[in-house]
Amino acid sequence: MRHLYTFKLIEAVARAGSMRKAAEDMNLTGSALTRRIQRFEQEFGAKVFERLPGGVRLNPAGELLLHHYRATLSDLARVQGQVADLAGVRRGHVSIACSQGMLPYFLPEQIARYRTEHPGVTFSVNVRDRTEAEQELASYASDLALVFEPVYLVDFEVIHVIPQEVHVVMAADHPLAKKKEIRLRDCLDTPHVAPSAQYGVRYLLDFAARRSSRRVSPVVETESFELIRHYVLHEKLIGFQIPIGLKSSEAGIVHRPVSSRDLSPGSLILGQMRGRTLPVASARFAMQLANTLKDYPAA
Amino acid sequence: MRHLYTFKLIEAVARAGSMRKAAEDMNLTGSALTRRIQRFEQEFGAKVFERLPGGVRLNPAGELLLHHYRATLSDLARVQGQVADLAGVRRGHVSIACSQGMLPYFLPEQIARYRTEHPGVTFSVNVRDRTEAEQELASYASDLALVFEPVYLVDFEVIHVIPQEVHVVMAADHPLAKKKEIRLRDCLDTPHVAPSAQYGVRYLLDFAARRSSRRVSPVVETESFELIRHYVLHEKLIGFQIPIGLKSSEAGIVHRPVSSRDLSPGSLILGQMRGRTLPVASARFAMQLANTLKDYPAA
DNA sequence: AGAAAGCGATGAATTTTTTGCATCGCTTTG
DNA sequence: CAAAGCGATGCAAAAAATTCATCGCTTTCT
Repeated sequence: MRHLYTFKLIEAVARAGSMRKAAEDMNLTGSALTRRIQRFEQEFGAKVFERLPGGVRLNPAGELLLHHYRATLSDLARVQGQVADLAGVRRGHVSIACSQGMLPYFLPEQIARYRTEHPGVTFSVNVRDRTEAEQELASYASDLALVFEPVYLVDFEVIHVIPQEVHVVMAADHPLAKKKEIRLRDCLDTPHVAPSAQYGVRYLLDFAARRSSRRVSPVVETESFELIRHYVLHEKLIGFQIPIGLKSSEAGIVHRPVSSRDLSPGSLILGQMRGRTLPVASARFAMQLANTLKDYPAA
Repeated sequence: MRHLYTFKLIEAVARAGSMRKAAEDMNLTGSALTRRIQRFEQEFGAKVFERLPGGVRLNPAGELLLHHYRATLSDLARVQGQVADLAGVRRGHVSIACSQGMLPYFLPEQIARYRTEHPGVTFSVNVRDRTEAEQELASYASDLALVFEPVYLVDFEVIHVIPQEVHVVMAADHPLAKKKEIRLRDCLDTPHVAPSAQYGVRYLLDFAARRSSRRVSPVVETESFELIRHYVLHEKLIGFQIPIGLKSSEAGIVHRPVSSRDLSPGSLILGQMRGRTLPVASARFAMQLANTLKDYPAA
């Protein structure tokens, strides 16, 4: 929308850290950009950027302003969505930040299901760890977040929660696969692959291990759950994942819960930014997710 | 702010019901206005006005858009307030919708107190009955509402509540003035002046009277509490008001509570629009009001 | 019934605003 | 100590918004 062009420029300048660079990014001259921003600052009644030797940086007023811009943009998108809805068109866009566990099975299925009903709706899916996901909401970069064990932040409003036990993932012929559930000490005694520290699964493991004066000491430590899932096929060891990221039928791989005596379930949380009115499409998708999760096997 | 000019024009057109009239109001040609709105509608992706023979009217999309504009405007004002705050200037504007009872003593005192600390802050005070006050918040026309016995609506968020008993107002030499408190039946047996039906005081009176199969039958029925307060000096009868609108020392006038056996206290409520972040000045003023009310004689 | 007035829309001309170019003064970097 | 990069600014060119003069239409007054 053209009336927000100046804000868009301001955002570009903030990102580039320099007016000339931003100008190039936005396909205009440094001169034009400088003036636009000067004019705006005059009208706004306060400087938006600190002028440093070598570039510019948002000052606190600018931060506030940028936040206003993002909120405005988001609200406008919501209005446009509702208007399209009025016209019976049903289009829109849903952006979602999620943990890796949602990628292989859960989200593809959910998105596909939503899109059969509303083919006009497009999606963007961003993988973010539990800290990043919350910032993502706060900056209006994503409408929804679906994360395991988020670090509760002020701006996070919970839409739905389900418990998820940590599961052990291994090759079907692994000795531990015979058991129904697996004790934590057995996990720690067996060679294992574990996600790195920023992930909720690892956080729960570390916490539980510390309780029994043990330590998680992975053979391979990785940021990729996909790697974990595939690695257990190549070496006789175990990995960890939550059930929503697993399928019973995946070839050669089985998973068993870690005994709840050793490890209490974590929370998989669907949330949005506190107080925000979501665009129609996102709100509906959130409702679908909440409904699906409600009946989800706690497994 | 210039980037919202088109919205301002749209609002003017919606108000005037005609592009040419709105154009005159805003000091430009009908032609220019028509074009601006056409351009905007094209960019927005939907018509904003219904074209009728003899003028235009907002369509549902337009209503939504106008609401977005008002929300944006309000948020921008908040940002500007915060920025001014950053600069140590402390200016801003507080708009408040209130019941009549706040006008004679309470609000003047509160506003004056606030302005001694922050002389840069300006106020607008609108008198609204309890139904109107809530609409006023929803359309961003006022930041705060201070009303007696509001008809709870969805968008109303309570900041603070205090109970207020209904008091009888009369000349100092009225026979009933000798009592500490006054029974409802004595009120109804005496000639009385009462506020009209839309007011909370009357609502409570009607409700209580009905309980004892009596009726409020005023000699004078009025929308003005000021008239009530002054009328009791001219004829030997009684009026009603809540204590916040009264002073013990007003010349020739006394007030006594209606017995709480007959009439339970009503609620005086300070509120804002649900979920909205108020501008700094309004938020602070609301805090001052809440603090004052907290220690207010329930009397 | 017919004329007048009011409405929104549009083409062409004009005014205003925005942008680009050239260049300044300044600071950092190699 | 020169080169490169930064934001700011005067002036000319380009783009956008506004006005003026009309059109076609509907309602209202005579």
